[in-house]
Amino acid sequence: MRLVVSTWNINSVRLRASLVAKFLKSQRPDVLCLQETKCPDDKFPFKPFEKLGYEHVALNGQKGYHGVAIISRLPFDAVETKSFCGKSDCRHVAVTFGETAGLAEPAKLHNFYVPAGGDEPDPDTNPKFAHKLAFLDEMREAAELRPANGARAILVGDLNVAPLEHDVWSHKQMLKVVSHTPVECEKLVAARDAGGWFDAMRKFVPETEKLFTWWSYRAMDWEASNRGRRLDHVWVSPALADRVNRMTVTREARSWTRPSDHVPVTVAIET
DNA sequence: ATGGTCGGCAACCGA
Repeated sequence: MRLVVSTWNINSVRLRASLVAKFLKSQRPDVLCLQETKCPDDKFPFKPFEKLGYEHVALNGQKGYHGVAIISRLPFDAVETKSFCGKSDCRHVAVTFGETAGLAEPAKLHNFYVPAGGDEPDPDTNPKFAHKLAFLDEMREAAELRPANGARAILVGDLNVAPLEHDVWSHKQMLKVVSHTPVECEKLVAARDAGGWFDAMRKFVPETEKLFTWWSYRAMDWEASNRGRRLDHVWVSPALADRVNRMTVTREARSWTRPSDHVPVTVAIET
C-alpha cells in the first residue's frame, strides 16, 4: 500500500484552515502533520477537513503558542504524546497505522515542533537557545525515537534546524544565525543518527543543491531574494529508507494569500 | 549595519 504523508508548519490552523483545505484538495495526502496550530484542542477546526475525507485527528494543542496535529483519512491504532524538557509545551504527537488502516506491517508516525531558539545563539545568555539544545539532546536520548530492527517509523516536522550547507541560502552568512549554528546542526544530526533515521528529502535532492521549506515574512520579496532555509524534515527508519519513492516541496504555497512562512513537504512511501 | 513581518491576544511574546 502507498502511504502519502505531508508535513506543514501552518502558523495558526484556524486562520489558515482554508489554505489547509486547498492543499489537501490538490495533493490528497493520506496524512497531514501540522505544527504551530496555536489552537486549543476544543477549538480545532475539524469540519473543513472532515468534509474532504479526513475524519481522523490526533491533537496536542494549547492556547496561543506551539501545538501539533495529525489529520488523516486512515484510522489510527494508537495516539501518543511526549513532553520534553519537563515542560508542558505541545511539541509532539505520534500515531500508529496498522491493520485498521490497511497496512500489513504497522507504521508509527511522529510529528515534531522543535523550539525555534530565539535570536542569540548563546545558551548561557539566551534560555530559549538553551531549551532548543536540551530538546535536541532529549530527542537523541529518547528510547521512543529509536525504532527497533525492521520497525517501520516516520518522523516529520518543523525541526527548526537547517543542518547542511545547502539547507540555507548562504552557509557562511548563516553560521552565527540560530537554525544553522554548528552546535545545533551537530545535535540534530546526532539525534537522527542515534535513532538510525534516514533523511528522506535529501534522497531526492542531492546535498550539493539548495533545498528550502521556509522563507522569512520579513523579506520584501521572498521569491526574488530567495533567502530560504530547510527547517522542515522527513526522516524514515531503515526499513522504509528504500521505500520512499516521491518527495514534493509545495513551494507555490508560499505565494498563496496570507501564507504561512513554511511550505508543505510530501513523501510517498510504499508500505 | 540595521530592520524588516507575522499571529495570538489584548501587553508584548514568540517566531
